[in-house]
Amino acid sequence: MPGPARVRYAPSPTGEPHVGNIRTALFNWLYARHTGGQFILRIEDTDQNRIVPGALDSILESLRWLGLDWDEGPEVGGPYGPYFQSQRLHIYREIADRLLSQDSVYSCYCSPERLDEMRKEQQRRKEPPKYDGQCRYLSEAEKKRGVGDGVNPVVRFKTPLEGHTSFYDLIRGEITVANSTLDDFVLLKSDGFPTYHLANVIDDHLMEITHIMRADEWLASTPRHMLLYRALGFEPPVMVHLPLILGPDRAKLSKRHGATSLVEYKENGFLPEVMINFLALLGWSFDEKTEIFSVDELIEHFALERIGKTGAIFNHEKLLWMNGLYMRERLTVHDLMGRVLPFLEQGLPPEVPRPFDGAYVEDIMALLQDRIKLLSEGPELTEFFFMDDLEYETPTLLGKDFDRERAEGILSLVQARLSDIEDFSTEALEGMTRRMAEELGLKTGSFFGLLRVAFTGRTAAPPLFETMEALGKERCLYRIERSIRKLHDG
RNA sequence: GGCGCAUUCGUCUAGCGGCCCAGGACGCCGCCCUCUCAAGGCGGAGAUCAGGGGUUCGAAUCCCCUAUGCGCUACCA
Repeated sequence: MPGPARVRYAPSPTGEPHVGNIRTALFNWLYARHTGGQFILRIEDTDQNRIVPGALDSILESLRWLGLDWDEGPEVGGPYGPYFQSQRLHIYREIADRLLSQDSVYSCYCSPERLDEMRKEQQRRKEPPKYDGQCRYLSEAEKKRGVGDGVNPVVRFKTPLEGHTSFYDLIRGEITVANSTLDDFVLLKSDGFPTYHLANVIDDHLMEITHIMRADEWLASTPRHMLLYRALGFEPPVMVHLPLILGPDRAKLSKRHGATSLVEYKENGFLPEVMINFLALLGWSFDEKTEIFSVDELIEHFALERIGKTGAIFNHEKLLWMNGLYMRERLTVHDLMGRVLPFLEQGLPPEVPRPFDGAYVEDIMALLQDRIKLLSEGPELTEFFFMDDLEYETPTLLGKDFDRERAEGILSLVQARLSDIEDFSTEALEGMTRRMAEELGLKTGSFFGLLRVAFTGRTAAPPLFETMEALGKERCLYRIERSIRKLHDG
């Protein structure tokens, strides 16, 4: 087993985290737990313009919902803090000064307008858009003038003009780019905040991160980071670039693709352990057949070597299947009830009295377990258990096999027999009704169908006798009485 | 445009030179079970392993080229 790793999840608080971000968090967390290392949460709030109020909360909430606990970071602190980059500005400033004194960087006074124009011109000429390095060669006098104009400069890195930069990525292997394809990227913005490149390299080093596990979209900027590590004299961590999660159009998954925020999955009634299981399988696999894993099993088996390299489309159908599977095979009836209850509170009509009868709800859950795929389906699937007066049309009750008179006669007989029996168990009920079917010369299909509508108001419901037992004698008699009246009164 | 990365059933994937005329899962279709709906069981269709060249006795697996897709190319991360 590999030694204890220090890994980090470093989101920026720009919105609700989507499944792609969270998959990255999950892989980092799994690796930390697998190796007995630390999982660090660092907030990359270096772009003042893009910070969204509440985003931090939804990040923390998402992680907590999944049970991805962090060893260092917001709320828990840690020996390498602060864990908000906006509180580490002095560190970046100091290191930038050091780079300045060793002539690795320079101040750039170019206006956004000039840069913009330059890029447009380059694009027009079909050239790669790159900073042209104008300020790299400023004389002392020109620098003074730049300062004198009151322009707040940015600090740019002096990318070597020649040579190549290589690094080894655990997933991709050796990667080499010519330095000439890189430009003098910005390290410190004019507002004094660092860019991702600077802050990341510094923090990962200072926080003693051993493995950088991040999405593949960062692969292209990694050579810049390697240049920085070298200039700073830092040893770079192990690089692990994770395959992207794609939308149905094979483009990088984004809000554009609809429900992608983890919070939405929670609200839609997915189980957190299902999200973990499913997300783990997006880009990672264990063997040729196993795909249902408990969190502990994932921690035990998770290995960097088994991370794939191709982007994966998020398959909602399979997620839904897995959610149903967990509910019927991995949850006890009692556990299921605990999960569904909040959705019932919220979704059942207001006329259903609260609080619900716990024993009754648990009986219902047993019948729901094989049928529910989303917790949010709870109210719709069980509503008829809670409503005294069912709403259904007479033709629904009659179906294809009965006319009013016949149905009324049958139901009256059932009513009479039902009020007589003591034992209201599934078995007794079934025995009784089957005997009746024979007695009346009815096919069980049509007879039970009639009763089903009378008791549930629906043509599709859980098994009839279990349903009757759960409802109990009193409710059943009330419902059958109503169905008879309905036929009688028209 | 430049640079980088990738390419196995519709989708997620297994496969790291012979066990593969390619295995599993979701979805789809059929049958069985059955009081409806589910669940479950069984079976089926579905991938000339992007295409073309090599290397090798032998390639999905190694090498080269092409095509396609994606990512990056900001004082965003």
